[in-house]
Amino acid sequence: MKVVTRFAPSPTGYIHIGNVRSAIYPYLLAKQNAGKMILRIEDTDRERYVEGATELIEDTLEWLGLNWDEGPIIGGPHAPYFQSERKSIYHDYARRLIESGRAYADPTPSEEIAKYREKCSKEKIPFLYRNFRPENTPEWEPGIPLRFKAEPKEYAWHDEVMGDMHAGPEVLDDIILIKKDGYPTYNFAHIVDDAEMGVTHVMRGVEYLSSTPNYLALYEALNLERPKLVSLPHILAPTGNKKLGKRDGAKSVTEYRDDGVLAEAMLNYLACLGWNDGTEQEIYTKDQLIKNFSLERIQSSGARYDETKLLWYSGQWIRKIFDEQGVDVLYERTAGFWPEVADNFNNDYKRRVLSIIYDRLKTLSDLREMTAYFFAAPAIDIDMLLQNKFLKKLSEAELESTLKTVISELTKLEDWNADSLQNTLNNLLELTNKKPAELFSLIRIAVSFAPFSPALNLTLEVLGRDESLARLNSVARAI
RNA sequence: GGUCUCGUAGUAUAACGGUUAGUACAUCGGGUUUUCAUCCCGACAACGCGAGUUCGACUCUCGCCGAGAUCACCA
Repeated sequence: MKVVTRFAPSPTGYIHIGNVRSAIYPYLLAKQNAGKMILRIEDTDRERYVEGATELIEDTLEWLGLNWDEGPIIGGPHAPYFQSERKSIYHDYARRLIESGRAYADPTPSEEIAKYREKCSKEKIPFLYRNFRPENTPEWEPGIPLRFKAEPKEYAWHDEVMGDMHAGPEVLDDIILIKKDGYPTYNFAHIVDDAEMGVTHVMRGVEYLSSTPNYLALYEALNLERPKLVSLPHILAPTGNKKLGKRDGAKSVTEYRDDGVLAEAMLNYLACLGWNDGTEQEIYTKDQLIKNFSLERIQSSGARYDETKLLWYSGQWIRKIFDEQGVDVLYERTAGFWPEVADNFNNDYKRRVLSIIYDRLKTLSDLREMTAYFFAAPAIDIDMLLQNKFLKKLSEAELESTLKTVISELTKLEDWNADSLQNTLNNLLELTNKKPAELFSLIRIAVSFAPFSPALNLTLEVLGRDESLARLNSVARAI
């Protein structure tokens, strides 16, 4: 089966969590069937147009690895891919409709239309413009909007997600095709473009479900083949029951990139929000998603956005990359996420820090907070030592003498590596007659003054002999 | 108001006529010689309500309730 899908955003801002799915699913479906995904920019509303939004959209898709096969930048056989540059195509189709008597120029001033609408709402009857259709209509010319001439009838269709649908004639109306500024409306433009570009699957949010009968009427009037229709349920905001939008503070997708969430995790989470393949698998690579994706298994109800789960995916992916591809690959991804003090250290050292801290990361930017003490001696905070839940029952003198024993034993250590450090640490347990929680907390805090850190022997190994002893000594003096 | 859609634990979901209603996140406990995490083990927790069909219904039908979408010269 030939599959051509499209992602057709309007350049009015960034792509956020609530609307990326309508790019992800078309991509997965296209790739699964060796088809194409087209990126089309729907910029017919000049008032809402935002400078730079197109770049933002492209940037987001590129980050997620949703590479389009036709569209801006790369072009394609159906160029241009900006609706604002395809005006003449819409006008050609419009003329076809006028010739067949299915469209008319409507000179009615908008104040007049507002009156009709008000009248209906007062009488509590549905407002349908076709009931107010002007009797004599002028020739269509620039400056006059063009309306579709609806023929009230029933429509039945199949939605790949929602199932069999039908609607009565009461939803069919004389929708605007071309606005008075000469640009087409979405309602008209997307139909023309989808047909021109050979789109086989129209995937979009459920909000278009109610207008579908009007689209079906247009396909019919234009004698175009109906594409398969796929309504994607909304992603709901964390609270309330509304769809997630910018007003709810929906973050842009790329903001998560800047926060150190891996693209793989983002794609994985979003694809699985409202879709599953029926198995209990949670972690999917892009290729696995492509392989297992199916329209029938897209959920028909809305799905709530849960950032905590996204972050869980992020942590899982960091570990997955480390385990399967090694530190080097993970390390390359960490550029820009280290604390500033790390700038003076070489890659090898940072790689070693990464390899002992990676399983604690939820996002790459956690590196900033979690690794600072590997690059600069932390400020000594005696209270942190004294208040520690394991250490507070020990006297200061006790802490000091314990620390001195630790220092003298570690100084004797010849091979400063993880194994020998662990041996020494074990011996110290007996020598000092302290519980592991006491002894290890003391050393750990003295060396890091951080709320948590990797295993003690590993931390000391990476820190190195000189640095470790220097830190322990200065703490011993400070007590 | 008209039309349409949706309704399994807090969240995302599985099961689709017969199961102790499964899994994951979150939460709470426990284990892996310190911490935080990872990993492992365990606990808590759900079929919106009411009829009907059936030997039997989360699964089918109807009604109700609840939630949402749409009714723009926005997409």
